[in-house]
Amino acid sequence: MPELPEVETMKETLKQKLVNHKIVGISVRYPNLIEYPNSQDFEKEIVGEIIHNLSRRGKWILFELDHYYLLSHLRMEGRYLFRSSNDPIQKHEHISFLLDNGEELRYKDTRKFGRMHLIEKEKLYQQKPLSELGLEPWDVDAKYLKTKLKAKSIPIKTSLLDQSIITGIGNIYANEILFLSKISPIRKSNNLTIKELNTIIENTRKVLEDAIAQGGTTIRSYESSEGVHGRFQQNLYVHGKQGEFCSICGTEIIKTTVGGRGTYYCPKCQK
DNA sequence: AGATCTACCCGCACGC
DNA sequence: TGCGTGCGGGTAGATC
Repeated sequence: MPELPEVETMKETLKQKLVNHKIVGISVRYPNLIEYPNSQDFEKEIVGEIIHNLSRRGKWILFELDHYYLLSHLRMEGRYLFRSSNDPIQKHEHISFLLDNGEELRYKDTRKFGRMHLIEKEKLYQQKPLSELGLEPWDVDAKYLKTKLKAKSIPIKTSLLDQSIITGIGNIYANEILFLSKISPIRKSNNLTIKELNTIIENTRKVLEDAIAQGGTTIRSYESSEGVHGRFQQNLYVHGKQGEFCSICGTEIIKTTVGGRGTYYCPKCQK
């Protein structure tokens, strides 16, 4: 389940192997993964493009090509693998990018939730999806958050997951950030003080930076593009721990639903 | 009109 | 063994 740290790790790994290589062929076996443009145009336009660089915005990986950016969102289970082009296509390998060195970059996604866009370079931030994104966690300050949240009566956890405010926080880390901040996930967004918002910002950076330093933390089947497994959920305090006891006060961790998402918290520590 | 909620896309894991 | 259900990021469309 890639969140920002896993995406960052994956991007860095891919960068080593892809920069300065040309895409000489492509096969899209599940067209619904291509969100924009239609998959025929996508295939036609991407062949012949050279990969100049890779970067990340929120949970999107950006492949900088000659005329376009290829944007890839892994959603729940997306990942990239390198195979020799004569290796048989295995289950859930939905897209193949044939490279000029004979290797094949394959996009694998068991649940087919991932999405790709091919965006003209000059329209990168004028067009969805990047036009909708808020700030990276490292660019956010309390004043910005206060402004964004002042008209929002929805739970703070829902706001943390809103990619148009801060981009890159997923459900696992939202639970962890609020635990470390000692703030209840169901507090109204517009009722938080500047001090509390600062605490949230600090903990957001801490949680994400720690996870990046570990090469990604995840619940299930993360592996980097070279097949290296991330360290598994070793630093989680509350996510997935209903029925276990708070490491600070010993109270039982509660699971509930907030904004349709599984939410875990300590009812005593988090006010 | 703007804020918020709901359904949808998917396949797997899990519990009965 | 089989069936039903929950999960979850982002967004389109419905509803408040």
